[in-house]
Amino acid sequence: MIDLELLRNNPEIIKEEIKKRQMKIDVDKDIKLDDGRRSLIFEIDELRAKKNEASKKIPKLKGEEKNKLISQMKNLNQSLQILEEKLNKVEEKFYASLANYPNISNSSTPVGKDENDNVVEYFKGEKPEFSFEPKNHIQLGTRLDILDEKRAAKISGSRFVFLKRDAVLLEFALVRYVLDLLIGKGFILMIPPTLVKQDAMHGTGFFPAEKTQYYKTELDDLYLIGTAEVPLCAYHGDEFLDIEDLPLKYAGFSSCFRREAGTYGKDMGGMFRVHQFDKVEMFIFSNPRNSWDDYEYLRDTVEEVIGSLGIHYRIMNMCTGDIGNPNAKKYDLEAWLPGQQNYRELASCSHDTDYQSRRLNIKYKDGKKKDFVHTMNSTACAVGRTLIAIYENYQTKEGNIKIPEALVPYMNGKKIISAED
RNA sequence: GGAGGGGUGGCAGAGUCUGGUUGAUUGCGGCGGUCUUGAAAACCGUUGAGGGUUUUCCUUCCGGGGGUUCAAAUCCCUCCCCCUCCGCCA
Repeated sequence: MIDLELLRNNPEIIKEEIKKRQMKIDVDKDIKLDDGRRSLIFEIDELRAKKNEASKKIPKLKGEEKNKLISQMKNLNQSLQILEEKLNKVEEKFYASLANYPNISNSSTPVGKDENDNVVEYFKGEKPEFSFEPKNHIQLGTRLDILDEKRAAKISGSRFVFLKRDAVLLEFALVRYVLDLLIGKGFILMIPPTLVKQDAMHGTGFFPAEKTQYYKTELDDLYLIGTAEVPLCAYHGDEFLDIEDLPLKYAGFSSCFRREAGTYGKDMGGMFRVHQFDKVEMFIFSNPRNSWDDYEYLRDTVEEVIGSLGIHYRIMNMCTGDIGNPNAKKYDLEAWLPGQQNYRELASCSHDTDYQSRRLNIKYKDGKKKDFVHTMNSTACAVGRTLIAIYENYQTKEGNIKIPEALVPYMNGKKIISAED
């Protein structure tokens, strides 16, 4: 949700933003809707004031006078009803249109059309060198019998996998490692519901969306989350947060479900792009005054997670044409995958300013001042993709997989996954 | 799934039967003040959120939605949520 004051006073800023994002929205039409809406509210309020006044008089009156006023009020109610119906229609239109408005991007977000205009900020770590042709994670996982996509396809269709044997232990090791790291930084741990109501999807900016974009349960109007961002953000919906508690940092572990509509043929096979995966997601409620510092801290944190696993990556500053509606800014962390000889998205770190907090009504009080908090989120560890990065970066000539040093204690001292086990 | 009870301002808790200066008594908490070297206690005052207008007022909100009525926290319908008991169950 955008600020209505901005729409009224600086519509050119919004129009400019829409252009930057390659979107098409008729802003002037919505300004007219808002004007109409406000004059209706004014008329309605006046009638209601009359009505309230009469309601105080009526019990004191008697006989003819009383009946006269009552019948006057009956008439007034008819005009009131007509106006209210009008207002309802206008508001419905107005807010439905407003729901499609993007956030205002930060000045540091590069303006661009699509993913080709994203900007490489910097590289971290070293590409591993192999004296042999590195395998991809599917070859490695299948050989070691820790990944089974064929049977997953039999049971559930394409884009599902079974994690098996040491892959399961490695997932839990990874998750526990990451949780420990985040506990140390004061994050509050969560396991949120993975089924949520429409309001939560809408409030976080995932709705409105095409029906093909998400999973929905048949009987209960509940939606499967694509990320823990949704329940973590909606967690404080309709609340005032104590300014002393900001920044309020959560880390949520959940399964994530994505239909991946429109990606047919892309990244087929393996577990890079699957309908279901597990993820530790960080979510921060922030004081707007410090939120851009908190955001860099958030980026530092995901870099620490991936960096400490010894994976080479680069940080991308995503352009206006490639960030989501709620995002004012977004970094992607792209890890080097030797099996693909390419950098691929492992994590995503977004600053949504007050876009979500407006929709979900999450505020803080600073003395007498009331304002919306800022929200931001970042992947801490998308387990499937991180496993891919580990498999491919830590493979040996024989096709075994070494365990990253940081995870060894979490694997009961095990240092390598090999076929001989 | 069956039976019953309940959702009121930051919290607790009246008001609902018997509709009308009740946006709502009271207590706690919060804020301001008096007192005090300071604090506590005591006392006094103040204290919900949204919208429109704009500094003055108006309006909406007692779980959500709908209805009855000149008038609804209060009556009716419906949905949601919570609690207790029974059944079932990881």
